[in-house]
Amino acid sequence: MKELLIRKMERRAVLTEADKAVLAELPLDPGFVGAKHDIVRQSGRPTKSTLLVSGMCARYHVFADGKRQFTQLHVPGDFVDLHSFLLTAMDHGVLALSDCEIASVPHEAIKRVTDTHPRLTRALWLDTLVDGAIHRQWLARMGRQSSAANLAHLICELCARLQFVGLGSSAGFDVPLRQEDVADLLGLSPVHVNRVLQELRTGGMVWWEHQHVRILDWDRLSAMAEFDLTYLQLEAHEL
Amino acid sequence: MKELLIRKMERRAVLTEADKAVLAELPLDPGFVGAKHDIVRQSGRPTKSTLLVSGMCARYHVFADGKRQFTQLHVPGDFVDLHSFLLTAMDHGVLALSDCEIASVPHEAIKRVTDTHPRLTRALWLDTLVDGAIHRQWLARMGRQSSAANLAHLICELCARLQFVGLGSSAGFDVPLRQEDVADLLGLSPVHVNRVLQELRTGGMVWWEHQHVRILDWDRLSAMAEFDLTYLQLEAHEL
DNA sequence: CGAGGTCTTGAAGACGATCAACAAACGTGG
DNA sequence: CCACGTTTGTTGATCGTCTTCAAGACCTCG
Repeated sequence: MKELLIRKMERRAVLTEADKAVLAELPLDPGFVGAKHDIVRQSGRPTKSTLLVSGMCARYHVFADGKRQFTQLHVPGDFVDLHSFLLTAMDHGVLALSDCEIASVPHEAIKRVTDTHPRLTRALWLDTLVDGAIHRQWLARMGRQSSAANLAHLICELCARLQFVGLGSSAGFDVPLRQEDVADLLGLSPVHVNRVLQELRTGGMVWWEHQHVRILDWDRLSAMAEFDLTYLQLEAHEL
Repeated sequence: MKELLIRKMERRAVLTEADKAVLAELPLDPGFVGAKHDIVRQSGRPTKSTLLVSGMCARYHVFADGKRQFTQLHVPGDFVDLHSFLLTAMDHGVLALSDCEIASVPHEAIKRVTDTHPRLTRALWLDTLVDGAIHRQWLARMGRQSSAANLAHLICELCARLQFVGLGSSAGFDVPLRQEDVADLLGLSPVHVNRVLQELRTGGMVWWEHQHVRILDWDRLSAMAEFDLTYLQLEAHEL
């Protein structure tokens, strides 16, 4: 669990041994949330932030008419609500898409780190900035790209992010998403997701079945998605 | 210019006199960018961040087929690319929508602040987190709400954010956006924006003409937008 | 006065939503 | 081990929203 956190932070930021020691001493309170249960309630005021250890979860908004939209998908190693450390009012919920192991870190502990370790602070900050970059990518796409291109892009992004944390390979990956969940991610209807998925299948690009995605033709898939992974910031930088 | 920065930061975070003194000593290199020119080039690697002093600008993505989508709108007082301080590769450009006065802050200066002033660091971090919250709001809306509701929401958000920095009132505000720009903000065609705007007009909610938005019925407008301004984080917090 | 930019209007068509029915997969308890 | 209900995926038909294309009105500025 501690190793997961350190490994994840280290992949984006160059850390000293001292930094890593501080991370290792962060109080991590382990927990478990069953599939389809809330990890964070919409409109709560959390006093701790949550690290996703295993499983997958998503941030969501619900509107007055009951419509739901996911605004972000989280894979193991992600700090799913690090922003609640400074953004005191939660403006969205976080839902466990599969059974999830989590680890909670009290906000005071994070505050203590930020008071004393500037480089680590920047590394944590960077983590939330990458979230923002992903948001922008999705915003641009939802506004201007076809549903097929967006579905292809979702698959490419998931593939890249899962590989980044050592899950799955370029040949494929496991993912606990139903077509209805994909619909809420892309802002489509479940029926339409089903049809677009068939397009990608018959096009020989992707085979998504049961909870597994098999990538048949990465080149054509990433081309139709206009996928460019710089926005994911997958290299370690000197902060 | 310095006052603008301090006033802006202070409205979200409780700062000490020492903090404010540090802000006042930040090197601000003044500049000017004419309407329709880039403030930041897509895919550059900036070594400084830009504070918008007057005017309005927008972050944008351009796709291979030439389609453009704005992912964020900036009003005076906003740090338009503070994230470039840690996110070394720019994944989008920033376009001046009107003539803009700006002030550049070298990344080294920001780094020095983050090395020595934890509270200020958190205040800056918070600023980028609010950007993220706005992104999520838009993402959710673009996925699940009607174009009319989204246009209404854009107007509500602009009204709130402009008032926050002392521009405009609840009766209306000035804004240098053509209908084509609104289209790129909402992911619609200019023609459709025109028609939805007429709906809001004939519905007696908003009168948007030339570069001025007159709000005729805030209650109905914000109701149809489901506008809830908590995500804008307009109160000062102890960080 | 003419030219370019912006707004407005109409008509046709594409994309995706909705509704409804059915099929397949899964887990549970009898 | 089968019967059953529930959940998820699949298909077809219809409908609405928004896009595209094209033309014309209006405005501002040289």
